[in-house]
Amino acid sequence: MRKNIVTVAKELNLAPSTVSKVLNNNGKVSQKTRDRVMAYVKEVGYFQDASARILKSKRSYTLGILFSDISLVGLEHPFFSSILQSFKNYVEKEAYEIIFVVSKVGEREMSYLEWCLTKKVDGVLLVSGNLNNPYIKELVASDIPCVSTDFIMPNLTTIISDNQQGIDLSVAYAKSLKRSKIDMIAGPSTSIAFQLRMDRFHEVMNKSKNPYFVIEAKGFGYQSGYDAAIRLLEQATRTPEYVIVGSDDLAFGAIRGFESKGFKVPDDISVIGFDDINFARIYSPALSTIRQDKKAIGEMAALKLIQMIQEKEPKKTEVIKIPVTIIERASTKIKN
Amino acid sequence: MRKNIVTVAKELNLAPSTVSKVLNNNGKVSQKTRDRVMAYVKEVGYFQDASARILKSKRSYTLGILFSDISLVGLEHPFFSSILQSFKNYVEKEAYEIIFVVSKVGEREMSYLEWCLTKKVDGVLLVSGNLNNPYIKELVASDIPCVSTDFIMPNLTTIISDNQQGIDLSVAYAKSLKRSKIDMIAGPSTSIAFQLRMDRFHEVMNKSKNPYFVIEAKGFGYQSGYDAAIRLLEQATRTPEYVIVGSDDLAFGAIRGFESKGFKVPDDISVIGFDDINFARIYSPALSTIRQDKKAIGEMAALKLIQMIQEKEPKKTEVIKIPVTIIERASTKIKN
DNA sequence: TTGTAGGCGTTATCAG
DNA sequence: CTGATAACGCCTACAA
Repeated sequence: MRKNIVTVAKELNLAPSTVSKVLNNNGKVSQKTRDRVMAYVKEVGYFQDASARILKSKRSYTLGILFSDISLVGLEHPFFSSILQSFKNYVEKEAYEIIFVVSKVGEREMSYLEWCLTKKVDGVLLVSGNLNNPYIKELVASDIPCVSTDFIMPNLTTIISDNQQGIDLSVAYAKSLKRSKIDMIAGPSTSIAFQLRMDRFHEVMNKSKNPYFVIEAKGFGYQSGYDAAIRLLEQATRTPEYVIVGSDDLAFGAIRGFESKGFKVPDDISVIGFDDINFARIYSPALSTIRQDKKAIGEMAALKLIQMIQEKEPKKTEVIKIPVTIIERASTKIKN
Repeated sequence: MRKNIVTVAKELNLAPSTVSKVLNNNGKVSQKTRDRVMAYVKEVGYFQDASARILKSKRSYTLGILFSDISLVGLEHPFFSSILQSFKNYVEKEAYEIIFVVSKVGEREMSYLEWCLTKKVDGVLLVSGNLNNPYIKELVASDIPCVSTDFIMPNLTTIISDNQQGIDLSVAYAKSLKRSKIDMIAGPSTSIAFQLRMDRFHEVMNKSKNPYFVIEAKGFGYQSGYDAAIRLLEQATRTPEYVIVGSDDLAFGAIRGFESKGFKVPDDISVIGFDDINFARIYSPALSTIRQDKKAIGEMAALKLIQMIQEKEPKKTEVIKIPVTIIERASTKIKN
């Protein structure tokens, strides 16, 4: 039979409350008693029961992770899994645990908010999702602290790469290479990050008089990039010299798409991606790209979320931009 | 103020226990009462408190996921994250949730077992880990149902690809290509899967009189594969025609290693990997490989674990092998 | 500084 | 089939 706090207290000739205070490091307890309790607890291997503590204290020290079902990417996407990994590392240092938020318990559907209340999660990280999902809106509107690494909404704190800076870097780099026929293959604008990148590209390009073209890929993967490259070649009234692609995944396909039409990358067309996933440096040609600092994003999200929980800060609309860096590899370099 | 079961019962002129029975679908309750309760609960938006339920019922309907810290790969490895994703999908259909097992709560270290008892997790999936970790041994030896997708231990149910079959397929394929100088670049034998693949290779190759060579890579990534390829060329007394590599990650590097010494893949040397991660088909040359059925592994692990929990089956040593398939791509094909 | 007592929301047992 | 009641293990006032 597992010992509980009452038994332990009895065996030490103390009151349960005293033991509780020692265990939770609050209230006034003499050092001597404290030591005695700690030693005994270790000796007999007593440990607290999480559910009883949660029930009584009304908080769980658990953070929910939410991947909304609608976007089909989840754990398997290296970008999100990296963010999650660094988030996890950070919060565990702060004695929080993480659990996945679900919207179905067996047969029974429930809203995200309902689930979070059921579990008393202290806060939620919205990793990826569809901002039109009413359950997400409801959750963000609730009292539960939320942080997102994917989308921007009123009353939500968002940690996101500085996408504008990324596009600026890409364009500036084109100029340094003396390539002025610059086009873009954008990712589907259902994702806010893709949208931001495309918007900035328009903004920057409109400042010069050069014509430019933008093609929106129809999906997220290799094939979508491949197809978009071919569409770009068809639609642009002159051959591009430098193509900015909304993500590395798309860029891999785009390169092959250009090649399939007889263009050499980078000799004829330089291609630069966005993300710097692991494979970018292994690809042939190695892919130049804008590196997102996934570790920083995950850590900042953790820090912010914990802060909101502990300081009981009211929710506010906030967008924290994490700087990106340009990584120059073979896919843009012009041989002299 | 949130409603609890007592309030709800009172408002319906029922006893809390009756409401509880309805909610949990057990015990005898008339259909009429059941309907009345369900309707009312939906109407007023009542939902259970998980912690109270766990406290009382002594189980949490939560499954722990354990990545042992020692192997540094975690969520970020596409192989493990795929397994986890399919495991998650499956268990959620069965109304289980998943949570990550940790060994540190803030400052306080605790054993995995202790943590699991604290949280009352119903079972644990050991995704990857070091089988020498004493905490893992302790957990596997405990009463908590465990399933692993990575290592084999006494009293543990393991779901793992049929690594032997994979090697057999690779070797047979070499023969069909009329390539008989077959070598292997094995992954570090700290991982059981790599060990199994290497052992089988020795076994198969020893049956023929042909000399063969095996090099063990020093790590898991591209660079380790690259280095191993070069070491292989140095140590083998004849140039290989067909090289089986322990993982796709290593194979990517190995191909470039061979190329760096002037060999063409596949014309001079065919290379075949193991895993079929997403990137394999995008690589140049597209990588032939042995596909592990990650979805099947995750689902089988889920099925087995839930079965052990629900049937209260005693633990036993069991290894369930999931068939693999060979995927032929450009890295092995010989032009005629 | 320590002890007492009540209650958190649920479920299980047993009686009606 | 339904109801009363006693736990589950812990925390938090407040009293001593």
